[in-house]
Amino acid sequence: MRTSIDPTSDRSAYKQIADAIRDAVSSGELGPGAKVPSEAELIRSFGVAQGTVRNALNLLRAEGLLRAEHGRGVFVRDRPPMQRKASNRFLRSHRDAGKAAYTVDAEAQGIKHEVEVFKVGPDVVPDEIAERLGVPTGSTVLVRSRRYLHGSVPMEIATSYVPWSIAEGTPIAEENPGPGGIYARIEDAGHRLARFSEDVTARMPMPDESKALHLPSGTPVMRVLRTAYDTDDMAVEVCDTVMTADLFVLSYELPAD
Amino acid sequence: MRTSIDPTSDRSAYKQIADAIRDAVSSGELGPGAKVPSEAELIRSFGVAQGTVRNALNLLRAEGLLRAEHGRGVFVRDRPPMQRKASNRFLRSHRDAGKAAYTVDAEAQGIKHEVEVFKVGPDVVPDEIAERLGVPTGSTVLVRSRRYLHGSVPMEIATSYVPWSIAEGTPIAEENPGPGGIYARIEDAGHRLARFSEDVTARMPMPDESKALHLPSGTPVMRVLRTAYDTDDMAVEVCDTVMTADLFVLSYELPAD
DNA sequence: TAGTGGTCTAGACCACCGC
DNA sequence: CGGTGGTCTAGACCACTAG
Repeated sequence: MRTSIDPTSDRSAYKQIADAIRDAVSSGELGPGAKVPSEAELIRSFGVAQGTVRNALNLLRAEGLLRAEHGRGVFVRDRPPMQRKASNRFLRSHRDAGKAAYTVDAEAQGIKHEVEVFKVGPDVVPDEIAERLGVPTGSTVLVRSRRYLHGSVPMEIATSYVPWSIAEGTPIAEENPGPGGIYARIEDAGHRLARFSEDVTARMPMPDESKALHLPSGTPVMRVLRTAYDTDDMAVEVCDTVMTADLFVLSYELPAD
Repeated sequence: MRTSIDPTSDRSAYKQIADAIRDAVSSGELGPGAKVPSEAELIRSFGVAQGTVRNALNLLRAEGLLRAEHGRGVFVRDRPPMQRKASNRFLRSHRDAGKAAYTVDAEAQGIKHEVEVFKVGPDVVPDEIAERLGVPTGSTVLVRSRRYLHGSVPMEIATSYVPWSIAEGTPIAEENPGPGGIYARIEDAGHRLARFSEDVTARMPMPDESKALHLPSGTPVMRVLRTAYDTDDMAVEVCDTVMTADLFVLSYELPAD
């Protein structure tokens, strides 16, 4: 790894240090999980103050390249194996087999998962959801909020909204809706599902999401806002999912005509 | 806006300052585009050193909440209107009408765009692409690399890979492939397109992407890796697209059975 | 030129980790 | 306990923007 700064360069010292570390990572000199030289070492080898070294390390952490562990050191992030979310995970055949959507993907990859329910019950619908659900703003919907974990690693937080007129008094409003998940129960309630629409965006996490997903800094989230429509083209559910971006790849199949 | 620090709190001073600013934004006290108090003002009102104020501002910039302009001030980021990418943008009917995929989405929203071609020509295939394209690693493919802009705002960079055996001597290898884009020319070459597969991921940008897309810090990118298959289920093209996350929403329609 | 953010230093103290 | 990262200060100088 380079250990000198070019004072004639118009690139600032901390960026030059960041470049040197970044190069060491991409050249393989520092592999995934490897320990980056300590601040003290970098101070010595580059001959700069602590603040300058910290600026460099902070930059690389914001890029998602490094991860710091207080008292242990700074390490090269190792990308975890990604979980695939296939676009066929809502097929009726899976529901008929008693599998909820998350289960379909997780099982396909031999991954065990746990679900942690935050809340299941009626509440006022958020404006953004009301619009998609086609219900009046301020009306009541069933809210199902939960978190999915893989072992102790939080993978995603998901909140479903179902019109109260559909959910009231059905297993949809129960904590455990039974085999096939709530989509199976929505069909039991007489709404045969016809199609789903997913809107995918990505952004940096809100502070609360950062906490709930145990996100290291420099990790964005993907957000999937899914609307389920029945055969009458009525929106029967909206699901708002926020997931750790570097744990998932969303996979979609598109027809050519 | 709060202007005091609770010294008894175990939350560090710079995080408390960041909280105060974040709260002022979410309460509407600081609207989109509003100027955040200058460093000097924050130093005075909170009674801390410059480094502490900078830590707070850097945190909020990494979150994508603020944007700094050297010599002018720090401002609340205003989210630009998003461009929608619909999953029907590859339909043959659009191609028959002479429209390339990017054009379909942009026109649907009344957006003018420019295309800047970086390179069109044969090159060695990257390993990751070779795998998807089903060609030997190290073999030659046609590489089409370009950038899409909306006015002076770079929206996405896209690189297409087509097996050289398909592209050689055809308009696919020309800078301007003609109406309907290269998909129309691939069909002209006898490969009728059957389906597309898109893998969506999100991450923080690489330094070169950051430059090419004029990304402010704290803005992630979405990456779409799309493979086009013909009716013989042969991969005929892979397109690697990296786009500014906060400029797009990817929209997909999924059937229920 | 005054005000702004950007960089850097030298030094201090704290909190966490592992031996 | 020594080594690590995390926070903070006080002060300096630079680079950019706008009047």
